[in-house]
Amino acid sequence: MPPESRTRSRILDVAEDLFASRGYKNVSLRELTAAAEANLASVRYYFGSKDQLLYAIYERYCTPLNNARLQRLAECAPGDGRPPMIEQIIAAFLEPALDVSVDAVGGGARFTRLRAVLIGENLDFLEDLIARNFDTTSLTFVEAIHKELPALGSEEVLWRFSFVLGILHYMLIDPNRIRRLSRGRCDPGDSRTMARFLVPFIAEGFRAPGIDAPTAAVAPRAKAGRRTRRTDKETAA
Amino acid sequence: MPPESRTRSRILDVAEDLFASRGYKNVSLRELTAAAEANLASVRYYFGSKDQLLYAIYERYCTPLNNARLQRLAECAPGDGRPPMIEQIIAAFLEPALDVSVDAVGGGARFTRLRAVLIGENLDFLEDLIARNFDTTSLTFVEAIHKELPALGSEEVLWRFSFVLGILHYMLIDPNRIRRLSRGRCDPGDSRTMARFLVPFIAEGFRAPGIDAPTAAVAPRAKAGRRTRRTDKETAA
DNA sequence: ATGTAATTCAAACGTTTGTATTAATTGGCT
DNA sequence: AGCCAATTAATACAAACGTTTGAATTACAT
Repeated sequence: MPPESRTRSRILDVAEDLFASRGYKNVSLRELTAAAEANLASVRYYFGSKDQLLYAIYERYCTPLNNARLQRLAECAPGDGRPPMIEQIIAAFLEPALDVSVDAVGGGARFTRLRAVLIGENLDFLEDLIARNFDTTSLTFVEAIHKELPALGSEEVLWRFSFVLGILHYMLIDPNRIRRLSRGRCDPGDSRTMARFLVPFIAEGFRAPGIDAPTAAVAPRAKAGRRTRRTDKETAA
Repeated sequence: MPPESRTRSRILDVAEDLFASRGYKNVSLRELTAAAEANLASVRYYFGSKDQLLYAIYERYCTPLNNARLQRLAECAPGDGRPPMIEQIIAAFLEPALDVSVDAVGGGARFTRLRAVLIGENLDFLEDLIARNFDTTSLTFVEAIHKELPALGSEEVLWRFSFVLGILHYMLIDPNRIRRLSRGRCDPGDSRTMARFLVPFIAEGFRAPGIDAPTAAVAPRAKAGRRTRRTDKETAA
């Protein structure tokens, strides 16, 4: 398996692009190699099989993304001029993914969309890969969030974090959907624009009282004066 | 094209099940008809083609779902014993979808998951169908939410509503993912359980101040302030 | 019972798929 | 030049795909 080659990386780029836009099984190796101006057999030569090609694509950007997220998380700190910690943590998780997918600059522009598409395909040989490379760093963020919102049950934090994954997933599958849904009124713009809409919504959602509302619902957050009243209403519903 | 038949509805059920769990292109008609204990040619006989079979599946539950949503929306009203309007509206949108997908009771248990999977497949002949049957009722909900949160820009409401679509989409693709991600600590349970976690998070997210914060946003929002927190909601309700 | 329509069935069609094999070509070394 | 390894190209292959066909079977009128 030769490690470096011009056509190898061309195949990698094209495959990433095609798989991301139309899924894995829906893209044939003939179409793929034709688009990459490579021979049909070159996939086998460089990667061994179509499956292993997908493996190579996946791992090309998965670890860099996770590293970027963890570095951003490490830079989070409370301070006077800065946003609240929750906002910082959420941004640390979202923006690396948005940067690489919404902004069409880097070579990995379509990778995060690829992962989003693959999730829906239920490819048996990918379940482990996604779980391993993804959920470990996710749990790090879950813990960071929970430390900021100790009044929340850990179960509730996990639920809400999975909601965040859902939002991100949906945005990455098709960043332009918001434009169609809004009949052109909303523009996804660049990753900064998207994050500016995402972060306040998510951060405020995290600050909602938990359904198992521990009695300390008054303490951790100032300005939450009427929160207890709303809580009884909700548990009643 | 015969309208009614025992095998026809069996094909419809099995196809809905298989497409939902593994996507459209990944399921062959041979496997499908075998599982439905029908002949290979029966798909052509009853539906014309594989594509038209998917059409039939899609429309079998799309309009009932939208009708249930709109009816629930019509039942929303402010009142002393009831949750705030935003919570009611969010629940009116989410629960019909969760009912039919998470609870494995009705025949359409897997339909909403099917739609979620199909979105990632970029099937050219489905783009219009999804847009037509789905976005119209969505916009009705957007307007209802905006009426409750008039301080928010309409652009911001649309953004946040698309976040809701993302969360729902993600939950429906694989309701059990939360169990794996949480290493077994979270249980999706039934649709009511899920909605109890979803609604507070989303409702509170909607109440976050907009980034274009029209009222009382004197200073630039370096701290992502929540000055106007929920005053808007109280004046509206 | 008989005839007609509705339905099911087995078999095959032509394509396209991923994979495999073998030959042609290229790019450095000595 | 000549040679060897790396790479690309061309072709073949079996399997699986959606589709089509026409006969066999069933259901149901009269």
